[in-house]
Amino acid sequence: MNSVKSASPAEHNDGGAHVDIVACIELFYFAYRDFTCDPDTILEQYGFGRAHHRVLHFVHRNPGLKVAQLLDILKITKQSLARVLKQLVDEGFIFQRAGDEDRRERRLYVSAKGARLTDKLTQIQVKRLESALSTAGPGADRLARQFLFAMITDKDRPHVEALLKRPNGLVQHTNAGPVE
Amino acid sequence: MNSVKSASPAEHNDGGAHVDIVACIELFYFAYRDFTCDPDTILEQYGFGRAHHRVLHFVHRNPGLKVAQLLDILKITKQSLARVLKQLVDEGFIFQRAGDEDRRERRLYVSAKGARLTDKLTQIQVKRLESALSTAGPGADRLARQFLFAMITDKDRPHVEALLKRPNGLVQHTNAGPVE
DNA sequence: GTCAATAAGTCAACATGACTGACATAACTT
DNA sequence: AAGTTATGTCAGTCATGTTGACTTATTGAC
Repeated sequence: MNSVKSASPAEHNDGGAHVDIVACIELFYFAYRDFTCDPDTILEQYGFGRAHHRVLHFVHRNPGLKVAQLLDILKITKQSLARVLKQLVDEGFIFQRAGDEDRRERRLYVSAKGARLTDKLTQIQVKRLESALSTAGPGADRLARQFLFAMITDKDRPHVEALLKRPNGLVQHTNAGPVE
Repeated sequence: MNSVKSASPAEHNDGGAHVDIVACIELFYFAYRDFTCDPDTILEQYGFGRAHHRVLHFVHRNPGLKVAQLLDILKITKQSLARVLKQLVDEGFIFQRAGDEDRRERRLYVSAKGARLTDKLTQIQVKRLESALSTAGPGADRLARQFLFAMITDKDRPHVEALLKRPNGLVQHTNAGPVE
């Protein structure tokens, strides 16, 4: 891997772009596909899909998350969220509790059952990432984070940065109770 | 960015995984989402979606591609491909020509119109990638390729490597005619 | 030359996860 | 009391993936 040179110096049906960058486009596609396929296999056994995974993940990492905040993170509509969230609540993976300052809010928490599933999903993705990062060599983890962060649209970066910085800390009025 | 440390040394609802790796999981999700959103906007104007983009891209990069090969690259079913491919052919973005050694084959080529659209889509993604890679610092491009390549499932890597190595070269019996 | 295998296309039916727009309910704010 | 906000819900649509079965044209082997 790594050099992917070509006989003719510049372009191959790439509209003038450098071949290596075009390789990145394809690699990104294949990498993301394989990145998501491990969890998909597990979720299938629960009758869940990728959408459930995302909800479980962000609620797990940000206990007491408000529905509105989750919508903002996932950038989907209320209706899209409602379906998967209802399933997760009905089947006891996530529970809701009214905010104690504002009782209109439905703070979201994973149950012990939800935590177990999410951890399982996280671990399998961590495994792939760790293996990839160690293959890529020393310093790859720091550089990968920088690269991926820089791929995010400028105006969303502060938002994402805040989200990463405070697992547990996104919530303002921490009424984070015990997980079940 | 870049360090994303936490007060307590090890875990935050991550099932024991290191926080930085969990950050990578989220970054990968956000990065891929933004990576695909630029083309999506353009494709919308043509009444196309992401599926059309993939077909256009791989046909453009591998003129004379056989339908079976495309199915193998995309890992989707004949039926899923049929819908988008038919649209692309009907609207003159892609044309088919019977293989001259085996006339059962329908070799795929982008038309000039298809090439223009694909180049536009590629350029916008190249732009984002170049900017991200330069932000991430020197050597980022090589490391990003290595990292992304290592994220791909082992058994698929040779396949992907071959695909990257030969834009134009995937086809065995090169009867690659002029693009319209 | 006949026949099985292959490449591709097609039909019908279905699932998931996104979307829109409108409306309902409860609780907070003024 | 009235308006705003947070959430939930109803009804319908769309894109993209799935399965299984069947057709057609062509190739290659016997």
